[in-house]
Amino acid sequence: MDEKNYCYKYPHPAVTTDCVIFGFDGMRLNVLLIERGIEPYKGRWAFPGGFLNMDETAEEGARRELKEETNLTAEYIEQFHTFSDPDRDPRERIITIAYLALVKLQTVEGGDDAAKAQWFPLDKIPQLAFDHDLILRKATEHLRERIHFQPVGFDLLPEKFTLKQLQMLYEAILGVRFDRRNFAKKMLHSELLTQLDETVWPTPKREANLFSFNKTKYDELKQKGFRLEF
Amino acid sequence: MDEKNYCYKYPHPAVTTDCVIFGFDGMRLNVLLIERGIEPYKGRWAFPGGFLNMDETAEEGARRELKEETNLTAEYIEQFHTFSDPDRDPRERIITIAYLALVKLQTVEGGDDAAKAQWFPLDKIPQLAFDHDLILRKATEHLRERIHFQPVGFDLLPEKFTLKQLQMLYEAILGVRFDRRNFAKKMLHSELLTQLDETVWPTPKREANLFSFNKTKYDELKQKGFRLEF
DNA sequence: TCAAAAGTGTTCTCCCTACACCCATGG
DNA sequence: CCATGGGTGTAGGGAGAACACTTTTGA
Repeated sequence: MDEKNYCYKYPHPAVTTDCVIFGFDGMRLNVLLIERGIEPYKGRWAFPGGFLNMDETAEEGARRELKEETNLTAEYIEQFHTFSDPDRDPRERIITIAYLALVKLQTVEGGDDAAKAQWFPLDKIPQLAFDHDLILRKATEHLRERIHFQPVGFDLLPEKFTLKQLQMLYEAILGVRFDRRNFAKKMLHSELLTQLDETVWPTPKREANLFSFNKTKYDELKQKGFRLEF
Repeated sequence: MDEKNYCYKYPHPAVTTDCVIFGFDGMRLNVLLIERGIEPYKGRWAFPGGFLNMDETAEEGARRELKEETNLTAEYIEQFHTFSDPDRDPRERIITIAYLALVKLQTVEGGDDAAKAQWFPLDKIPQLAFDHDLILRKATEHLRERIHFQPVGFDLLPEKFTLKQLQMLYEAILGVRFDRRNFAKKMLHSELLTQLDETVWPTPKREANLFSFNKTKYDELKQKGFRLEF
């Protein structure tokens, strides 16, 4: 049972995938962490992930682990960096291919493996296992850069959202504040939004228009080559 | 001699690094390729690269291979994607961590291993080994995105260059044409250039001012958060 | 004297920015 | 009636885009 049946002429590192999963709660960016049930780093929080199967691509592996450990479906998934420090895992040399995933946060959480999964706001991250703090830093940087070229923000929002929600998301990702009126003007002018006939009462004060993301228009604009600046 | 001494409980993929090396010849972007001397794909062209040692990070491995196979020193090196298709190498499962390197093209070529190395303009790339055509496509895309945030172009030029050279480089990378006057105005206004007292005769027609990249100013501006748009 | 390359300035337009008022509602 | 949040318009400034003339030199 402890046999080692896979032999090579030269040493091979192990390869895993890890998923940094972002969700937006309406106010802040959150990441989904899983409490490790086994050593090393038992009891610490870590990103969902695991060993890559020999017959799957890294992205397939990342999606599989995401599904197995959190039961979430990602709106968006993208490889962003591979971490290869020889000592990043105490067991053996493990290289991890890290993915960034965006999900609509209201979808349920909780994985098949009964592992404890929990959302943490970005400014209240507990101590993480392995080099996952480094991975998180790289992931947030990457997300920040991404949003300049691609309207990834919409993957973090529900299908229907208010301008205020959209603005708070952009502010959370970029760490800046926008003028309410200018933000609305720019967004509406971009034609990426479809104004719906529906409204909601986000506060007890006054109803607000709902919008949805116009993917058709986005694909059309992307074809022509455009950038949404912030 | 054919023994397999490195054994694991679970199968492990092999891991390599590959370097897509860009150089600029004054007119066009070029990439450095090496002719493979062994099977598989013997005789085809490929990026320099090789197996990762167990005690080095991927970036160290990439730099080592770069040095061994081409004897070049990169001005800039950055990991951009990891390729993991299970069938991308016919020998065994090999995952490759790919790097983008920028060098000043006039530095000599030719590696230690006596392998044939040669610059190819981007529009005259021969048939490549493995999935290296895919890797090249990803690399050029990445370079194009990078240049929006970072003045990486300067790493591709000699220390002293003319505005015309700089413009041709940007045009080559982005695949667009700029108005000569507007390009000069924007570049000079950015304060990233230092005008030197020297001039050259790039053509037999008239002398041109030489410039150098003002790295101090760049770091200063980056601190304050700025973007050079194109 | 002509062709080719380098240097330079102006105008127009558009977008981003700063900023203020009105409306609807619940307490 | 007032506090809160949502919706909308305008004036000013700055940067990019379009565009032309002059100078230098070799042929």
